[in-house]
Amino acid sequence: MPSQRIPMQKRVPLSPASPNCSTCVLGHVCVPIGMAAADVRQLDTLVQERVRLPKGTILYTQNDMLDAVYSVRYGSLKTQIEDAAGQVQITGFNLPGEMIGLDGMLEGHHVSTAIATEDAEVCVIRLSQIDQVASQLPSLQHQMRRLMSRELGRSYQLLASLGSMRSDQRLAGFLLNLSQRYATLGYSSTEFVLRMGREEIGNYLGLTLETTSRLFSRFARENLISVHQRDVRLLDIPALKQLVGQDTC
Amino acid sequence: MPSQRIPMQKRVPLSPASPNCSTCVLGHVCVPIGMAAADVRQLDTLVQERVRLPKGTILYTQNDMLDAVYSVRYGSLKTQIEDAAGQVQITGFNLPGEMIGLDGMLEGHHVSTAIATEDAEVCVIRLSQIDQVASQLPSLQHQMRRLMSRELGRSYQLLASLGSMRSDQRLAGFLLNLSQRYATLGYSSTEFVLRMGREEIGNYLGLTLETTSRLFSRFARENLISVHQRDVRLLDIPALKQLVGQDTC
DNA sequence: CGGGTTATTGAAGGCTATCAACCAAAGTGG
DNA sequence: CCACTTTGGTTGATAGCCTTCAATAACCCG
Repeated sequence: MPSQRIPMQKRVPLSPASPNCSTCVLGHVCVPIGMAAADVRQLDTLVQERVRLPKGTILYTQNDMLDAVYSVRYGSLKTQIEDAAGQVQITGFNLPGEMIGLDGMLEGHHVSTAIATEDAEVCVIRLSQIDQVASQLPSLQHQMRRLMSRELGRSYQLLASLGSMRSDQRLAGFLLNLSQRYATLGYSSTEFVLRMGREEIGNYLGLTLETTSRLFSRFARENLISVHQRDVRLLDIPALKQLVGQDTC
Repeated sequence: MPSQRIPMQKRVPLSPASPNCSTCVLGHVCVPIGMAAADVRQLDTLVQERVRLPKGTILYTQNDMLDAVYSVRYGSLKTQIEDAAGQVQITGFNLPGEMIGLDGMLEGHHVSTAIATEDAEVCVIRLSQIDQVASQLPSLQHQMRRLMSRELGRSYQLLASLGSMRSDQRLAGFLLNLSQRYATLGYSSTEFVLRMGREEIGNYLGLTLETTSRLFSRFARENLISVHQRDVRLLDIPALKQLVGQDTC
């Protein structure tokens, strides 16, 4: 499959009269994270547009000229890059409250592609609007740097995973990471449905879909998890953590 | 080797009366890249301190509370992260003109460690100074975002390499990448000395030092390169590019 | 020159990919 | 309502890449 099917880019702007940052339920995990309440109120003009994305829709593609970043409001997306040979590498899965498109800050083009893995909606944060709000709220510039810095750290973690871990350690780390993110969102940290298929997980972790499937089966056989299709329950988190942590030497 | 030898952190601040950004020979590749000449002059107060790092010295470590970023003035450094098990993953090698420490923008702590791989000197760019200069030069905020965005893209590229390429493709890509960066600096793009050892290259590419060494030998046998220890000459760049580009299926 | 670090090369084994078959669930159309 | 198709997941057998263990060689710096 050299270049997969290209879903139509269907962007549906919403009316601006919707909940804003200071009243958003995701306030504690999204852009305002860690900011003073008084400052958060000034963020209310930051998002002037939202986009609803049916499953499979592209938010932006490599080389797109969009000068904005996005935060997930509901649903989930994946970001991936595609090299000249058509080889795809998924670089991240994004849950509500998480930022997307930070690699597009080159004010010109993105280096990755973002696709909805299920029906989703994102807040559009225009770069020009960031500057405008920041002129009255200087700490917003710090905040943006923090968010980018966090994303950079996240990608370094993934690098470490791909570079020096065995397949089972990578999957265990992936599951634990999801668990923690769901907990942050207020969902169960031990029981959740995967938003992505085996092939996507495998690609993300640098494995094939067969290896991924086998690992799910093995983890279940060893009573670390129970799994039916995309429904996952973590049964022995300490054991999973030990698996990730133990030295590969 | 659970936790490698820890070199003493020896930082030697220099007198501030040194060449500044507008007169620096690295102006075309460093912070000012792409900025208008008039704006670059305003950057001259950005760097108020430089640090000289003897080979093996640590610039900053994971969890360091330094609130600054750095640009390489001469020499080279590597950045790496270390997980709980002591497993090290090198996330990048940095040549003159390149930025380091962008992951420390969390204004608190870095998530990586930076070590000089040879005698080096870096410019210290304090976050507070960025804001101060930016108050009169708003485009500096854009510039910082651009630089972070670029680093993010770089790490995505590396992810794709680790996730979906064979060992020989990774090394070929690494050599081509170095070639291009040396060219940018005005050095030969076909003949250079590696600033790092086989083990470090292997770690960076998710391989062992033996595999790395074997690949160097194989590339030389196939007349793609010639290599003596750390002296490398690229003999057949088109073939190397084809190797990287060709589909793994 | 000599000790220690770094690089090279060989042989064996393990982990993961590849190829392939099978199964289950969800549409699709007669 | 039921064959048929499609999509996604599971499982098995085999091959091959890369690691691991091990020995040797080259280099560097005192």
